[in-house]
Amino acid sequence: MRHVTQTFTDLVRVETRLYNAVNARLRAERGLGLGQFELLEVIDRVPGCRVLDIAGELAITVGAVSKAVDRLVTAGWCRRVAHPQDRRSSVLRLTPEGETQLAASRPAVESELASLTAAVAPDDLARIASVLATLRATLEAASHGQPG
Amino acid sequence: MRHVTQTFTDLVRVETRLYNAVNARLRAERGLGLGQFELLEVIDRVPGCRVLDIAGELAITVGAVSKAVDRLVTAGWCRRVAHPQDRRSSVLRLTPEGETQLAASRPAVESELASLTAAVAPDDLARIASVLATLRATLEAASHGQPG
DNA sequence: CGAGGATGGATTCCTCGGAATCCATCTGTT
DNA sequence: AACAGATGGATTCCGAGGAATCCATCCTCG
Repeated sequence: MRHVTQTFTDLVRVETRLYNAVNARLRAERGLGLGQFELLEVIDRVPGCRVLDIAGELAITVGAVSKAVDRLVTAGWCRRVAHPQDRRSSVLRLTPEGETQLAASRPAVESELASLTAAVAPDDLARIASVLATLRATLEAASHGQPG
Repeated sequence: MRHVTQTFTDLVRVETRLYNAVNARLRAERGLGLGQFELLEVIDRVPGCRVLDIAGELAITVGAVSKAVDRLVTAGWCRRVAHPQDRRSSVLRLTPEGETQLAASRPAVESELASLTAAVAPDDLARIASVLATLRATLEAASHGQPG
């Protein structure tokens, strides 16, 4: 296996295991999945957030987001509000319950990740944080890896 | 968002986009998914590889592996051979077609990844490679993030 | 203003992975 | 040897995402 592929494999394994562990903790403690948590984060952060915005941000399809939002609405954490200018579109807004859930879930995510990465030296962590942020920005700017 | 969570989010986004892009390339050029490619790699590398070994390595469930192997067998890339000592178990072996497919797919994966990460400085890449390998080993040693 | 194309989103169908269950086989203990 | 528990794996059911399609609305250009 050539070297970029090997690094990629390590990246995928690390991501899978971190994702599984955080997902399990979140589901047990807070009753939501990590995927739902990520949607809540985006909706909370992006003003006037639409389905399409989430799809672009998470690099998943519009259809998948549409159904995931359905589940958030069913759970009572999110509402679809009529878009003021565009009648095709809906603006997504957290309900008070959604905001509470998000606020309560954040520390669980952070503490689980901190515990799983405790063995990594802080400055190593800082280095990969910086490189990953740059790479992420590069990929997003070029719209690479968008499904569909 | 606290800092470990932010880094994790970047990690997930990068992984998603790289995975999507490589998967699309592989599917178009070679007719298999990246998930299947990863299974072929493990079967090729691990002598006497069983379903359970793959599940542990990839941190997915035994059931998922079992079904994925079914698809590899259907595609003609892999066979289940009777385990010499344990009659509950099967040993997985690549067919000649499977070996050919694997050999032909490796350069496609490597070149796609190299192209997507071209903007990253080589020594930055080397640094995150080293940290990811260590973190991966730590998580695997502790069996963290195993589903089920 | 009207027609054609573009856009936002929902829906349908299909594939895939997880959880639970089930069955065959193996192992250890008595 | 016999039984209990552990183990390997397949199967079933369910939840979730991707691709394609469809519909409503918006925008642009003649």
